[in-house]
Amino acid sequence: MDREQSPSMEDYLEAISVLARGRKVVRVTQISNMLGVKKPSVTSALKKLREANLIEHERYGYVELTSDGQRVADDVFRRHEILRHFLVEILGIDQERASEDACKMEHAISSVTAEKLSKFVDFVLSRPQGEPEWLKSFKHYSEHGNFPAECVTKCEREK
Amino acid sequence: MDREQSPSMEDYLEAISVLARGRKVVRVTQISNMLGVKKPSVTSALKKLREANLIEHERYGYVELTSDGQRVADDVFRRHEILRHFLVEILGIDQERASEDACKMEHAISSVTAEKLSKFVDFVLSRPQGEPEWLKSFKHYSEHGNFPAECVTKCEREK
DNA sequence: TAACATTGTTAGCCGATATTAACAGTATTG
DNA sequence: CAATACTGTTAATATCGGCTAACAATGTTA
Repeated sequence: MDREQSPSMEDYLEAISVLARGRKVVRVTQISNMLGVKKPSVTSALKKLREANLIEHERYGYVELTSDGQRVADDVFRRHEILRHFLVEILGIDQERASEDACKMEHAISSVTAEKLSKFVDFVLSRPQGEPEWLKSFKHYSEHGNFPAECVTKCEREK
Repeated sequence: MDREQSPSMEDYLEAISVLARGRKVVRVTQISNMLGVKKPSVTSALKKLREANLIEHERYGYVELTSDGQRVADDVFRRHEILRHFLVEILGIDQERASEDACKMEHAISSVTAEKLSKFVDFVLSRPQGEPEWLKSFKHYSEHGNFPAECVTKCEREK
C-alpha cells in the first residue's frame, strides 16, 4: 500500500511530466533547473528510473516517460493539485506557500485520503449557490480575527 | 523558515515525548519498538539529539527531553494532532489511516498552514448548532455516493 | 573545419539513516 | 554472588541522494 517510489524519484517523474507538456523534448538541464539540483544528480536519478522502466533515456539523449512512468507522474501531480487547490480555495493560503506545502505533502498523503480531500473540496465549492457563506465567514475570520457583521447576526438568529 | 530537524529526528523526539507521558522514564527499547527501528539506530539518533541539546542521555541511562527538545516535540505533535483531527472529523477518514497519514504529513506541512487548518476545523465544528448540516451531507455523500434526501430537497428549495 | 560553448556523464566523495553481528553493561534471581 | 537474561553500545556495512571536479559528447559559429 506504500508508495513504490521515493519522494525524490516522484519529484523527478513529476518534473519530467510537467516539462514535457509545453516543449517537445525534455533534457537534463531543464530537470536540473526545475528541481534545483546539479546535473550529475539528475543523471544518476535517470539511471535509476530507466532501470525501473519508468523513463526512456539514451546517453546524451532526450528523456521520455514510459506509460508506467506517466502513470506515476500523473498520480503525484494529482495529489499535488488536490492539496494545492484545498489549501488555496478552502484554507485561503497564499499561492506560493500553498504550492510549497503541496510539494512536500504530495509525497506523504495516501491516495485514499487525497481522493477524499478532492471530493471534499468539490463538495464545498460546487454548491448551486457557489462558495458558501460559512466559508466566506471563515476566510474573513481567518484574515481579520473577527466575524463579518452579517455572520454574527445570522448566528444569533439561528440560536 | 524550514524545519530545523529532519523528519527522522522529529519522529524520535515525538516518540520520546509520547512515551514520557505515562511512564516515569524512557528507555532505548521503548523508542525502538514504537518507531519500528532497531536499537542501534536509536542509540545513534540519541547521540545526535544529545549533541543538539535536545535530550539528556547518559550511557545505559534513561532518556529525557530538554526544554528545547520538548518544544520541538510539542510542535511536531501539535501538527500531528491537527492533521489527524481534520482527517477524522472533517474528511471522515478512519482512525487508523488518519493516524498513518498524519504521521507522514506532520513533517511536510508548514506551521502556518497547520495553524490555519486548526482554525478551520475549530471554525467548522464549533458552531452553535454543532456539526453543520452540510458536513453531515458530505459524509453521507462520501460514504454512500449520493445525497441524503433532506439535502436534495433543501438544495432544490434554495435554487 | 577548427575553436568554442553548451550539455551530459563519470568518478569519487559525503552525510544521513538504517542494518547486523558482536560485545559490554545492568539487573534479576536461584 | 554467580549464572542468566535483558538492555544498550560499538563497529562495520549498506543504501540513498546529494555534491564537486574532471572529462566527453554534442552543437554552434567564425
